[in-house]
Amino acid sequence: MNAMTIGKLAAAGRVGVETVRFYQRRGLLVEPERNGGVRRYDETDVSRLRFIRAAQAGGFTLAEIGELLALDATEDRARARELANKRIAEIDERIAALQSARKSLRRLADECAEGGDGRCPIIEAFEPS
Amino acid sequence: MNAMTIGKLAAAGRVGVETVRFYQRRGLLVEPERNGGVRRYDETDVSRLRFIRAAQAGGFTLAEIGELLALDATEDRARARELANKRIAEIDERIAALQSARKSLRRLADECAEGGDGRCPIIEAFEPS
DNA sequence: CTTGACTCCGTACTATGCTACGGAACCTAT
DNA sequence: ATAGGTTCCGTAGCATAGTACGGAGTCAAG
Repeated sequence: MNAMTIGKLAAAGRVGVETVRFYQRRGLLVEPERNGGVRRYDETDVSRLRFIRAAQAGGFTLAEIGELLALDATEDRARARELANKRIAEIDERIAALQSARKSLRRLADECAEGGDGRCPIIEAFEPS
Repeated sequence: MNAMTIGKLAAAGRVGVETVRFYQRRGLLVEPERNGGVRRYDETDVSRLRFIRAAQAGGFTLAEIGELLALDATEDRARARELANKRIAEIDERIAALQSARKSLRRLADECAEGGDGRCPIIEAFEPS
C-alpha cells in the first residue's frame, strides 16, 4: 500500500502540514487510521485535499467546501444542483465585478501611459462608468 | 455648502458608520474638518469612499487601495501604470480560475441533473481537467 | 541504541476587514 | 429646555484562513 505521512500528503497538496491539521479540525479531511500513533493517508486523501484547493480557487469558503464534501457522500442530487447553481450565479457576479475593475484599470494604465503631465486621475478611473 | 455628517456619508457609500471610522483610522479617508467637534464631509469624500468600494470589488486589499490613493496625489505615472498592470494580470488570473471553477460546477450540475441514481461525483467534477 | 527528522497535540498568535459597545458630548425639533 | 437621535472615542470582539510554538512521542538509519 502507498500509505503516506502527513508531511507527504501536505507536499502532494502543496500546503503546509499545519494546514492539513487545520482542515482535519474543520472536518474537511477525515482523521485517517493510525499506524501506532502516526496518521497514514492515501490517494483518496490527496484527491480530497486537491479538491479543497481547487474549490477554494473557485471562491468557495471552507464552510461551503465542507458542505460540498458532505454532499458528495449522499445522494441528494437536488441539493447538489442547488448549491452548484447558486455558486455559479455568484461566480458570474464576481467575474462581472472583476471585469469592471479590469476595465477601470486598463483605462487608468492607458491614460497614464500617453505622456502628458500632471497626475493620473486614479479615482476618476474608477468612477461609475 | 453641502456638508454632511458621517452618517450621511456612510449612507451615500452604502457602508456603515463604523466602516467610515475604520477607513479613517486606516488612513484611507482623511479626517475632515470639524464643525464644533462633529466631522463634516463633502462630495470628494463620497467619491473617495466609492472608489474604495469599487477597488475592493476588483480585489484590491485596503493596503493597496491606500497606495493607489496616495499615488493619486502624486505625479508618479510610472508607478501608477505599474500597479495597474500588475493588478490587471492578477485579475486575469482570478477570472480564469473562476471560469474554470464555473465549468466544473456547470458539469456537476448537468451530470447531477440528468436523472440517474447514485451520488453526484462532486470531487471528480473538480478533478484536474 | 542513539541521533535526527518527522509527527502529535493543544494552544496561541497573525492578518484582513470589519462590527459592536458604552458612556459622554452635541445637535435638532418641539 | 429637554428628549431623542447622532456623533465621538477608545477598546474589544468576530469571522475567515491559516501559521507558529514547544514539549513529548515515534520511526528509520547508521
